[in-house]
Amino acid sequence: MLSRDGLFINREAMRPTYMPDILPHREKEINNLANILVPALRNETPSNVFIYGKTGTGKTAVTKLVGKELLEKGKQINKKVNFIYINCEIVDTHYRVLQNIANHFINEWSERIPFTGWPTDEVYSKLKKMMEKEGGVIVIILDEVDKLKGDEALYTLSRINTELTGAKVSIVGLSNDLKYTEFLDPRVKSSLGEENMIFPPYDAGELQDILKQRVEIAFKPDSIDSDVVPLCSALAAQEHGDARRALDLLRMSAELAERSKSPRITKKHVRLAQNKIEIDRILEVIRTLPTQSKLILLAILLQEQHNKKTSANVAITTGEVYEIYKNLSKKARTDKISQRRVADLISELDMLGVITARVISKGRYGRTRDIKVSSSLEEILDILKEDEVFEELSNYKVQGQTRLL
DNA sequence: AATCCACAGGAAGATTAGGATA
DNA sequence: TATCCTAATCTTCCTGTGGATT
Repeated sequence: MLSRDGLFINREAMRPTYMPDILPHREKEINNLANILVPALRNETPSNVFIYGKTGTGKTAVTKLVGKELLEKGKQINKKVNFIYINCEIVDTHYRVLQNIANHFINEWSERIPFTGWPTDEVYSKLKKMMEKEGGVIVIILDEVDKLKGDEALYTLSRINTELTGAKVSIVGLSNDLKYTEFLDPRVKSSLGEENMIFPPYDAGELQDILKQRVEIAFKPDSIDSDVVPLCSALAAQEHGDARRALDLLRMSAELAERSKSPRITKKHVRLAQNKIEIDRILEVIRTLPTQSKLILLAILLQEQHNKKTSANVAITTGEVYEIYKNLSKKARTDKISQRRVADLISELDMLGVITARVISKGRYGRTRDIKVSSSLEEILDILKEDEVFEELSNYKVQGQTRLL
């Protein structure tokens, strides 16, 4: 496998973490943001900025790019600029945000702030001291701010300027939730919302340009059919114009092509990749399902398997599922849920795309849901078996079948 | 046209998890 | 650590209903 030459020159270029120097179709946004932040190079405090945009619209990439250039320029003209990037999905509490910022200024004279133990205001005053010592302008990027728990962190940061003399802080918040600020403390809202930017989703054409750029870096010349890039972009554009999706799709296609020893990436591989991504998504969803939902899903699977064996092509109904579910939960010794609730969970599974559940009427014989499993039984069963609750059930399968027979 | 099945799905109240607060 | 609070989950009880059968 190692010696076989593949299609890639630079696999990294297809990964979402890869940061190209040029971001197609984001020139306007880059300029805007640069304009807002450029006072930092004149030792003035830039306005705080809030940036909205769906996932994969380039928020993070644009901010990081502008930040990088800001740093470089600052070095050139000898102005002190700090640029701190924090992902609030990982660093999600008041304390940890302050701690993270403070640890950015670590050097020989300062002690590191432990990840737990100190009172929050202690960290805060330490942080202030560090900032005073550092001086200059400090730009703090808070990616995924909406994941932040509570708004004390934002409040603290927004008023930190009033307590600093030697340094200046400016905050850039990134969020994919347009309504996020509505729920914020009004004081925070007004101080952070000085400037607002909205990143629109990419359309198919723009996605194409992005993909083309990466294709040139990532793949050997002539290893990709000309209609592959348009197809990937079109598919991704249908789904919210997410550039990350488009890249994932293309990368997966390439990997599938490589695995099948094909010399070129073709439309066929894109279709396969799309399929695989969808299945992976569903399996991931199933893996993180709550136990009750898993039990219900298992009940559906067992019934479907049974139906297949007896080649009876009848619809699975809510009532049947509930009967099997009751038995399963008795075996697994989990507490059981009312039929009403099970009905809700079934429609939830439907919304997640794991099963399809259509409401049908069987006339005299009532109204129910027609339940089908959307992808392969075995793969789902394998995932379900990972749950420890199902160990109890490993032999139930047989009994369940016989009961049904 | 009337009937009636087997459940859908709404409303309201009870219970619970887990995070905030004292 | 105990207690309080809130949002999510779940139950109970309910009314509504598409269409095969009568």
